[in-house]
Amino acid sequence: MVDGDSRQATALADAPSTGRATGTRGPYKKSARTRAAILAAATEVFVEQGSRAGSMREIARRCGIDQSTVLHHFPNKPALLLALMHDRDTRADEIIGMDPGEDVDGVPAALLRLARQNTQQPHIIALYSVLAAESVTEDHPLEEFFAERTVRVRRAFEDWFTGAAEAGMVREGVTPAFAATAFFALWEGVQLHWLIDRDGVDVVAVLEDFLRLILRQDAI
Amino acid sequence: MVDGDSRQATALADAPSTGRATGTRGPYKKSARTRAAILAAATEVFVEQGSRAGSMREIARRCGIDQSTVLHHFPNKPALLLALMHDRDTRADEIIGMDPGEDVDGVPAALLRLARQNTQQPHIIALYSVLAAESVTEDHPLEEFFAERTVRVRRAFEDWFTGAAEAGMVREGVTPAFAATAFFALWEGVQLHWLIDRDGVDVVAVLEDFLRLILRQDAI
DNA sequence: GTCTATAGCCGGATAGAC
DNA sequence: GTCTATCCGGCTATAGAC
Repeated sequence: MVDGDSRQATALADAPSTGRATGTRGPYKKSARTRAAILAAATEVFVEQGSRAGSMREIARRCGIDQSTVLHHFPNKPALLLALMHDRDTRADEIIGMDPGEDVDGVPAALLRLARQNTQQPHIIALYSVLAAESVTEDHPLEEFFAERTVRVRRAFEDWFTGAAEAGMVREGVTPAFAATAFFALWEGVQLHWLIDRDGVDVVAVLEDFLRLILRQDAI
Repeated sequence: MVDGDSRQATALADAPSTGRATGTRGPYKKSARTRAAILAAATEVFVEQGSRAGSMREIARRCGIDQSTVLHHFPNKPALLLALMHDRDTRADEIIGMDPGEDVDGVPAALLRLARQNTQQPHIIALYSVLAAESVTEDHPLEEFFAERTVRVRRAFEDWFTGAAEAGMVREGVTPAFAATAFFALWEGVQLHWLIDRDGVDVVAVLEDFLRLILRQDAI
């Protein structure tokens, strides 16, 4: 695929800085490049087809390598899926990074910015939506991952809303527990509906309206 | 499987009332029974494994029949999936049935009742959650079905909220469009989170709190 | 209406050459 | 590190006997 090739080329660009002829690090760098290419192609494939229908063979095809080479870098399919999610999670945590103590006022704006960015990269939304729903089916390799992630993110939201409530930012009668659970579920629910009907839903507008509803007027 | 067998027995139980030896209706009744058994088993299988991993063979196994017999009743896999969804949709529409004109006050209570019933039959929630998310992947047989269903249900909610607003039941500043989009998305989102973490989320409580937030005090 | 048999394809994983 | 070759299994769908 076109996209896969370009990504692979990008990963290749920042690789061989030391041009030693018999450098012992050479193989490691090539390995890292191939690994990155596989992860990029895997994102594509699993977004388009889900993790059950998406195959190691198809991922290999898009990297221009053989299926057995993919299995050389990741011992099996579940391992590849987990590596992919942890890879994405690292970046997501950087963006979300909600410290309840500092910069409290900026959090709602930051969340809306993140939601806005997401709608410009639908594959990220699709990846999580498809795999999260899949993960509730039997013996799914990502069952534990999404169970842990769901409670962790919800707790992070609740921590922030608790701090916001103490700062007088939350409307009277709205509990931090409700605000966190509802905001998180609304976010993922509206993203799924947006994937199904892109013209009928405005993700950012809905989240913004909801925040206006549960926060005091001047808090957003 | 144990469950599948019991269902088949149930479907068989209420069948042969007229014991004619050469009745021309006999085959039809048997066909209807088998068809019902297939639909029941298909619900199980697709809930547990999703529509891509769930196979016609596994459905046949749970009915105690051969895979080719399933294909005798449903010409192919997409046809079975569609028949299954329309079967379920008929019942859902009966329960939801929101006529904006009559019995306006009872609608919120009815919706919460439906949500409460759903949590007692998790497989119905799982079926829609898994298949809806799957439907955004490429060439999915239910892509059209969920696209149509999503806009139809959202519109039904919006119609009701419009009537409720005219009746003075909706809090000031809350538009019917936002209320409908958010309530629908919140419902499906919180159901998914409940599937992932059953102890951490109370579906009915969240929906009830949300309705209290967007409706006037005495409207619920 | 249901079965057996089979075609034809695609999947994950392994062995071993280079 | 990457490939070819291969094993073994699962899947949908069809053909044809009963």
